Amino acid sequence: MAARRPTIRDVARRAGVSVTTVSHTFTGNGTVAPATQQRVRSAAHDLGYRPDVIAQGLRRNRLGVIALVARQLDALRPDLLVDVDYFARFAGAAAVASLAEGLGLMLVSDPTGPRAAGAALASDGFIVTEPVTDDPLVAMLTSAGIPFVTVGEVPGGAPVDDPAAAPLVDIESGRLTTLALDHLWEAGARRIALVTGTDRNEWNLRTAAVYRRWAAYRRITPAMAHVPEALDDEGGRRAAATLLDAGPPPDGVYALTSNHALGVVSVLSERGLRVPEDVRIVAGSDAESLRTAHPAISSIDLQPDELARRAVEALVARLDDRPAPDHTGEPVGQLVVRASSGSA
Amino acid sequence: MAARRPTIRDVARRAGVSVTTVSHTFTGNGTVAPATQQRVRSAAHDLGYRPDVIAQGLRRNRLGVIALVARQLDALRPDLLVDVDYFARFAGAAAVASLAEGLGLMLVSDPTGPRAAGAALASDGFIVTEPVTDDPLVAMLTSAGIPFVTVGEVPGGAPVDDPAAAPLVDIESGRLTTLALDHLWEAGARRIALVTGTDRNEWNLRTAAVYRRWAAYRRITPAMAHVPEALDDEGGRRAAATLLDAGPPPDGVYALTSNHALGVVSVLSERGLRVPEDVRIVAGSDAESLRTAHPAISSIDLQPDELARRAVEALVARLDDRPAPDHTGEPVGQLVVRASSGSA
DNA sequence: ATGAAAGCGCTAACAT
DNA sequence: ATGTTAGCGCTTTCAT
Repeated sequence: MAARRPTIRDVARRAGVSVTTVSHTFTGNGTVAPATQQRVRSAAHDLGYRPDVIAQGLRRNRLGVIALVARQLDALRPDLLVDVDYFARFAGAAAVASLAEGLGLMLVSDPTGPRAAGAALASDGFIVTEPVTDDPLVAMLTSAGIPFVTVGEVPGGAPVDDPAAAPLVDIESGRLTTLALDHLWEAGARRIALVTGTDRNEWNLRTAAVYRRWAAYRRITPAMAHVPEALDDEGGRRAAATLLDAGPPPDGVYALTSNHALGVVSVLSERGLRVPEDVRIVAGSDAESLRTAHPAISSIDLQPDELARRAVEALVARLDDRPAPDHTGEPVGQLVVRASSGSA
Repeated sequence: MAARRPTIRDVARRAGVSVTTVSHTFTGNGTVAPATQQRVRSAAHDLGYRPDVIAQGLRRNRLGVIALVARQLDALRPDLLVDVDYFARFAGAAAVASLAEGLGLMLVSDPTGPRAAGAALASDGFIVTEPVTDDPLVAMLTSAGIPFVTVGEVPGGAPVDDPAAAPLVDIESGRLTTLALDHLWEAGARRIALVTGTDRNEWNLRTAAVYRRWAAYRRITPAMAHVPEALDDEGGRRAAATLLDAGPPPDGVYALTSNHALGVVSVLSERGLRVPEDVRIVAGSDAESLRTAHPAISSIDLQPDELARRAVEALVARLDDRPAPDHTGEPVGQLVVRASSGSA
């Protein structure tokens, strides 16, 4: 059935021109008379011709595909996808933004491993969301000279000599941490604890650092618990237990992962502490489940859609050798106040 | 900086063999003496050589990428991503499964449109989740002879002459609908209403059909409300209002979309109806937010991970011209009973 | 304004 | 077991 796809040569023959002319009318290179263009286009249309992206890719050394490496995507336990909302919104928006640029968006777990899918490496560029300390992927991309953009900075990364070499979408952990903590403070909390995940990414590390400084500034005693992201609510439960057993109960908790926040809330209520009357809670990442929880839980909405759009935009700029657009002064990420920290 | 990538020729020269030998050692075609293989491999290693996937693709007419078309991905409003949990779990698992097969997974909204990203069409095959009535994409793929797999059947599609031509991952709407309705019935509900979305896909259409038959069989009066998926909880609220205003209040509701179920619950409680005492609820799609809702809401877990794995498996089989594996007798999708329909 | 021809990096006949 | 060579479909000098 599937008759061989028409090639550029078929079109040329049918239009009575050379392949060069066909190529030119489609790429916009060279100059071809409007009348000829018309002929070529209609010939192409009749034949149902579409330029072969792979052949183009071979010549131009550009495939038209960018890869998204999401650290939430664990190759070993895909069913354990952490932070579903963030991942979905980010991936969805990134796909749409890429498509709008005429690029495909490939989902990749981590091409560093031995079984790296060949196609993964064929991408024109990479978006790495939440790179971790000494990220091997970042090292690989850097040494291979493959363009990439990270969402959140590479913690402890050697200071980049050329900042333009590795554009970065700022996730503004510092500002957002302060935002969340100040909000808890203003709501009356004075013993504010922090619950983070254990991935060594900017979000966890910087938040902890800023929290310490903030605590010193406010003259409160810092209390932290770190639990693996993948433990979900159970992780939050453990963190809450740890905090409660460690000393006087906190009257405010900032839990970075949405599921941790949910776990914290359940332990609190089991122990007879009311939210928000006794303890105010803010989660560091927004999710559907927070909105519909009882009480609804306040959170930092990282606006993954916007982050994804910026990441694609920055990567495309880099691919085109243009400077990345500057978003200074356009903060991303916002506090969403819900019942868990609202006026009691 | 980026020195030109080494090519197969560089490796051949360095190993003192022909390009054919290099090609053969990597593809496994032909026969190459083990000793030679060794030489080739180490030469390749020294040079940091990786076969160029694009060039391979050009020759083999296979890129090593499959495309995922998710209907939840609306190009116009990516921030309005519907059914986040399903999308994320499906896409995540599909990506991991593809990668395991050495294939990349490209996210695509709908390559049918005019601004179709070229790369999208370059994929070796497509996975279409939840095709709709007379799906234009399915028509396009069929006529272009591009391999694809649908998750859920194409409603009202002309009966396919060759069933092997368009493999299908069965989402088992019939069985799951009966499962949910029987569960409500056994929990004591007798006026059971149905809330569906308005997308014209198998899930909505078949569920409604099975519901009607089931109602006839149980001799209850069917009561249905259809609201757009994208309206989220607000849609559920409208549906609930419609149902409550239409006659005697239902004592059981099966709401296909998780957010609709949440909306239904909130309207019920606003009107003084208790869940599950007065009305029992089951949602037709599982989500984090249902698990953590109060009361927690029962649901049909469609097991998107498993569906995705099967879809990839079927597509890969098709690409290799093997028959698709048969999963008859291995039901997918299960009822998760939570407080909203548990014993009162 | 148009065309001829040389590859892009690789694979697959077809020798040897 | 290894090598020669002709393309895959396209872009791109370089002529004309």
